Amino acid sequence: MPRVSDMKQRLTDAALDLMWENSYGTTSVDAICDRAGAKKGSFYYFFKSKSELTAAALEAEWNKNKANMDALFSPTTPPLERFDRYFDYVHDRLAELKEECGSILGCPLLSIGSEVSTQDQRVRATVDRIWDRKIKYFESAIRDAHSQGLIMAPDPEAKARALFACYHGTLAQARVQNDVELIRDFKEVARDVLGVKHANAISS
Amino acid sequence: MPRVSDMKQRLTDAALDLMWENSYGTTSVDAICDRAGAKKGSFYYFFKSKSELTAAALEAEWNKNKANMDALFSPTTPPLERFDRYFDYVHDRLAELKEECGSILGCPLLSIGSEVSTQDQRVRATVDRIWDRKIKYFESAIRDAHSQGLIMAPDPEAKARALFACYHGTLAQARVQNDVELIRDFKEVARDVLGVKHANAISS
DNA sequence: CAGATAGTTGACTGGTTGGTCTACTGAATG
DNA sequence: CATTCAGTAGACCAACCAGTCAACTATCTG
Repeated sequence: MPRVSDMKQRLTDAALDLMWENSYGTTSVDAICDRAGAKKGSFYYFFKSKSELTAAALEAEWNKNKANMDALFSPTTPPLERFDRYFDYVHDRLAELKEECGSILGCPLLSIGSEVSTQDQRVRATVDRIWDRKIKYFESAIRDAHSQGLIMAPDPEAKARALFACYHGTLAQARVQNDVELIRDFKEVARDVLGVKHANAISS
Repeated sequence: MPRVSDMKQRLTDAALDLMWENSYGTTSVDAICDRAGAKKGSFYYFFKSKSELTAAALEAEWNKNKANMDALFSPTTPPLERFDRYFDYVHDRLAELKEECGSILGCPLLSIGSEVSTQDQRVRATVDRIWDRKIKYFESAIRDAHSQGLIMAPDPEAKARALFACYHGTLAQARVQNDVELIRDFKEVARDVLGVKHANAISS
């Protein structure tokens, strides 16, 4: 079996970079090829359409991040601290990317998903599937927090989805306003959404 | 002064419809013209670019909605009820649109803004400006609720921005997942974010 | 009715798009 | 050393893109 190539990965990397920074629509196959150092023929050898490449790129991104997510949401970390670490991590990453490209880029799954959702079922379904996996991290952290009496969450799955949605809204808004501040403040918002009980409670 | 025309408005209407349902990138000037019953020449008579048209379309949409927003957030309505009414209204509207086009469309400002933000400063700034106006409704409702002792919100502006972001995340996710359910559940999430105190409190 | 103004028409351009196709190349196997 | 086959090359295509332009038309004012 002759020749091995890392071109497939170079293409998915290039595609994700470009679509994240710009958008699905403005990222042309030509531009992806240029950045990956590929020619058209190679592109359509590996992928049968731009849509399929995009789905593959999102899956590849997930696979790259999974180990990291596993670490951040390790059951050995106290449940509420997992969220803090995760939010810090994303904040720092986006701030770092801003240094490189001048913009807060938000979440690629949301940006691409929202752009494409009414027109491309394959990509839409891919985003949906990856979100489900991500939400599981939230869900089990919430369940753990609940069982430790840190929060009141009789329906961890619903709580996880709600928090996930709130977080994504914050990322999306940060992208549009090109401002990290909202993201930095989110940890406190998350506490409200989770309904974290105060040790030194003045409340209600 | 000869001839009057409603074409400018027909064009902004058509543009917003198409971009909301699909995306900025996939909405061509030709398609906008078709839907508005205009020819290319008319388009570029009123607008000097697709970008300018888009900004105008977003502003026009705001103007159409403003009276409605004023009513929903009337100071004569109890502050927390204003949110409930607003969320109900948006939910119903999106559900109604889903009947027509099969999809939950989310918020056009967010979808278009997110798609275009790194590449089109004019549209980005327009979204930003309109958001600021909308957040003011949230802000004064929060301030009123605070002064009535219904919630604890020492920084109403920050609270308003946070709630606004959470809400938009929910709308965006509803679009990608094509599912109204998240939106329906948001009223309760909003209560958490706002930190609504329970009359019959078990809490803390 | 004359002229000015506000709006309309649609052919045209030059560049870009996603995608196809045929010819080629280079490394491993027998 | 020849065959095989994963991968590469890049010319090519029709459709489409945003935007231009010069000619045209309808309506109001004097």
